[in-house]
Order: sequence, then structure tokens, then C-alpha cells
Amino acid sequence: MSEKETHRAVRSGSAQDLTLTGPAEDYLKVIYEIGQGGEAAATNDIASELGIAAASVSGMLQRLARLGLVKVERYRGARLTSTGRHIALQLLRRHRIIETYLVEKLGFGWDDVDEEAERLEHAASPELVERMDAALGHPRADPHGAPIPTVAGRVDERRLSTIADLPERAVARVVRMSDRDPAFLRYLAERGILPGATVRVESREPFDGPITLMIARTRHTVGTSVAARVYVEAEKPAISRRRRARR
Amino acid sequence: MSEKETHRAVRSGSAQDLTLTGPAEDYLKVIYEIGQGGEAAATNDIASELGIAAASVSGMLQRLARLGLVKVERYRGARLTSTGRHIALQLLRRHRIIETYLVEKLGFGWDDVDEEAERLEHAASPELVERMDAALGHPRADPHGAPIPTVAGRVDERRLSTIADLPERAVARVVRMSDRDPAFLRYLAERGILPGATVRVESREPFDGPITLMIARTRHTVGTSVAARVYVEAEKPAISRRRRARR
DNA sequence: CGAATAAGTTAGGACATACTAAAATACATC
DNA sequence: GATGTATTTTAGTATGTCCTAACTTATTCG
Repeated sequence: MSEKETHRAVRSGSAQDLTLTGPAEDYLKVIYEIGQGGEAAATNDIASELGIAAASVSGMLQRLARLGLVKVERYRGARLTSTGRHIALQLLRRHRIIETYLVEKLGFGWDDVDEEAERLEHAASPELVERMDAALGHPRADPHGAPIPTVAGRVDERRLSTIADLPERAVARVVRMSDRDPAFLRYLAERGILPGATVRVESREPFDGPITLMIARTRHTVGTSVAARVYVEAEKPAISRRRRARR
Repeated sequence: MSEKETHRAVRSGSAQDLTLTGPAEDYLKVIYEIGQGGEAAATNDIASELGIAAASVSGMLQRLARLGLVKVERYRGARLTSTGRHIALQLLRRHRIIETYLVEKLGFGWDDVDEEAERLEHAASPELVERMDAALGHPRADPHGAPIPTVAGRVDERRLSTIADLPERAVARVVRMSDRDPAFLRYLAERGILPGATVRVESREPFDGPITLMIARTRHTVGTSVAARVYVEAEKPAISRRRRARR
């Protein structure tokens, strides 16, 4: 049977018969996001990501551990169990499908959509999410380039480099950007830094100085804190490959 | 400033700067629905509508009274203030627009949609609801015939009669039906009892006995508890009027 | 009218979530 | 390896929501 659930009627958790509250789901999500590279998520990092006090996180981690969703090493941080991971991925799936739906079908701005999805993801039933997914034609990524996990919980977890990692003269394709801050997203959009765009690093100032980029034949200079939040992939341009093979 | 809100991040309440939790919103909604005719909503009625203990309602009513959303007369029931009424109407607007959207745009069954909307209405921002409303072309009623309040809080509150009120040989147009119970809605749909349908009372058995109806040239017999949950409006059919006038 | 019943309220708890303040542990550095 | 700082946990408290059990008020009916 499921845990006692006092307030919050939330649709049933995907994996088990387990029904989680909205806040509990949020913990799992940020633990997943922080712990991407396999490391444990630190209490403080979870707290600052959720905007709550570290002490509150300690308490909740114990609860999640009791539920078998995370493993906690005292003073060392938390790691998702496979059940916890599965729930987190379903939540990400929900979030990203909802975001995409709001942008594609209801005309929301890409900078504006995260907050709305943040609330809806806890209320939307699996059925609703699958219907949205079908209406969208089963997209692979959300408007910010984040990959959408499958119902089975599979997702592309490659660690991408950011513009801040690129050497001078490198050419790369923008894949994804962090999506929380609307002002940041508007800043990017104004400069054509969108998923799919090609950027070339013209020059970099030392000591984490500004980076000058060429985007769609226009030069733009951005700071490192911006550059570090834009993920890119090496261009694999079919043309140059073919050309090389021919020669 | 707004009330302290511990858990539950809910989009801001429409009227004031006041932000309510989901459960609190639900109380306002059922108090509105019960108190339609201007009477106070009894504690027990609220409790059974929400599926909780009467004692819990007493407590919550005091809280809502403190917030200025209801007026409570001890041992006599609760009545919405104008602020409370406004919030309740906005919630109904949300609920009904969401229901309509889910049916029209995402292929949900009309019998199936209430529960989903029940959860989403607490998470959807006013902006989302307005976008759905626009996408639907500003419908006046939801799929069960319930009128959608305007943003200003106006709504058709005429008290309709039900099939159970109709005398023999009466002809009426189905306007609306209660929407909670999926099985009930499927039962109606199978018999063509849908908003807009015309029904004629063929015969009624006394002592609240079954009622035989003619719907789209087919005879159906229904019990009074069904008949009492289907709201109708007098047909204003030029034909039958003319006939009577002739006699 | 007065007693039985129905309806509503208070008392006392539980649980999930959050807080602050104080104590415990870990880490980094001399 | 001792010590200072940063991180984490514990202790104690608050709020919203709900419960059961016991009490109070209202209503109904002989």
C-alpha cells in the first residue's frame, strides 16, 4: 500500500503504487539534476536549488530515504535509488513535454514557460502527458534543448560542453541552455543563441574574460557566466565529412 | 501582504494579493455550489461534498472567515463574502475552461475529464486559462453544459428544472448535467441524453417511479435519481406552441 | 415541554513541510 | 596534527490540513 498522504491530492507516482507530494517530487528532481555525473547531491546544493533552508533538506532526505527513494550518507549527501531515479525521470518527462506543449500549442514564450510547467507537472496525470506528447508528435527535446526521457525512463545523459569550454576558432552547434531565468533566455534569443544555431568562437579574453562569437554572420560578445550556461556539440557537418572522404 | 503560505506553491489568487492553498480553494468552490440559492452551506454538506469529516470543515471555515472569504454563523453554516464568491467563480471558470480544453483539444472523454480538471485548476495560471479560452474561441459552457463565468465573475445562475420536474407530455431541451460520476455520464451518453438533445416525457410512474422518455425517436426509461441530475429548459419550439394555440 | 436525534464544534493528535538557533562533523590549511 | 571555517544535522517551533472522540446546540416529535 502507499504511504499515508495527508494534504495534497496528487496523481499517483509512476513507478510503484507510491504517491508523492509535490515538494517531495521536486527534491527528487533536483537531486537527479545535481547528481547527473554520478556524485551525491550535497544538502546545501539541494537547498539553494529549491530556495529553502538546508535544515529543511536534512529532514526531507530522511523521509525520502525511509520511502526508499534516496540513499543518504550522513554529512555526505544524497543519491537516488533506482526507484527514485525513475520517478525523477518521469517528472522531467512531464515537465519537458508540458513546456513544449505550452510553447507549441498555446503560444507561451520559451522564456516564460518554466514556471508554469513547474506547477503543472505535479498535477498532470500520465494520461494527459501522453496525450500532449502525441499531439506534439513525440518530440525528442523541449524548447530549451533538454532531452525528453521516454516512458521507460531512458534519456540521453551525455555531458555536453559549454561555449565557455570552446577554444578560439572552434565551431559548434547550440544544443541546449539552462531554462530557469526568463531574462537570461530573452538575452540569448535576442542574439540568436537558440538550439540548432551554429556559433564560432572568434576570440576569448584570458582570465575568464568575455568571449566574442560569430552567430549568423553577426558578432556578439558574451560573458563567461552566460557562455557556461549554453551547451554545445561539435558540428558534424555532413558536407565537410563527405568532402574529406572524397579527397 | 499575503497570508503566510507554507507548503503548496499555488498560483496567486485572482482577487486580492491573497494566495490560497488548493484545499482552501476547494472549500470556496463547494460553498458556492451548495449555496447557489443564497442559503448558507451547511457544515455537513460541505464535508460530504469534499469527502472529509465534518470536524475538519469547522476548522477550515474559521480559517476562511479569518481571511475574509466566508461569513460563518455558528451552528448555522457558511456564506461566501463577495471576495470569496469572486475567487470561487474564478475557480469555476478555470475548471470549466480546462475541462472543455481537455475534451476539445486533447481528446479526453467527457465522462473522464472532471478529475483531471480538478487537479489542474489549482495549478494553472490565469494566463494559461486565458490562452486555453482563446484557443477554444471563448466557449459559453463546458462539455456538461455548465456555464463558464467571465473573468469579471459574471455567470448565468438561473435555477434550471430537471427532467424529474417535468409533467407528462412535456418537451424540453437538455441543458446540463452533473459531471462528477463518469459512469453516470456514460449512461446518459449511451441514451443520447447530451446537452442540446430534446426529450419528451412519455409517461411517469407515481411515487417517484421510473420516467419514460422519448429521445431522438427512441424510448428510454430512467429512474428519478438520474432524472433529477439532468437539467432542462423549456423548448421554445415554434411548432408545438402553434399547435396548442390552434385548439 | 422535554427527551431523542441530528448537526456542529471543541479537544487533542498526526503528518508534511518549512523555519531558526545551536550543536556536530568534515575539510582545508598552516 | 591542530584549528578555523564551512557544511550538515538536531532540537524545537509554526502552519495547513486532516482525523477521532467527546461535548454542545438545534430540531423534531410524542
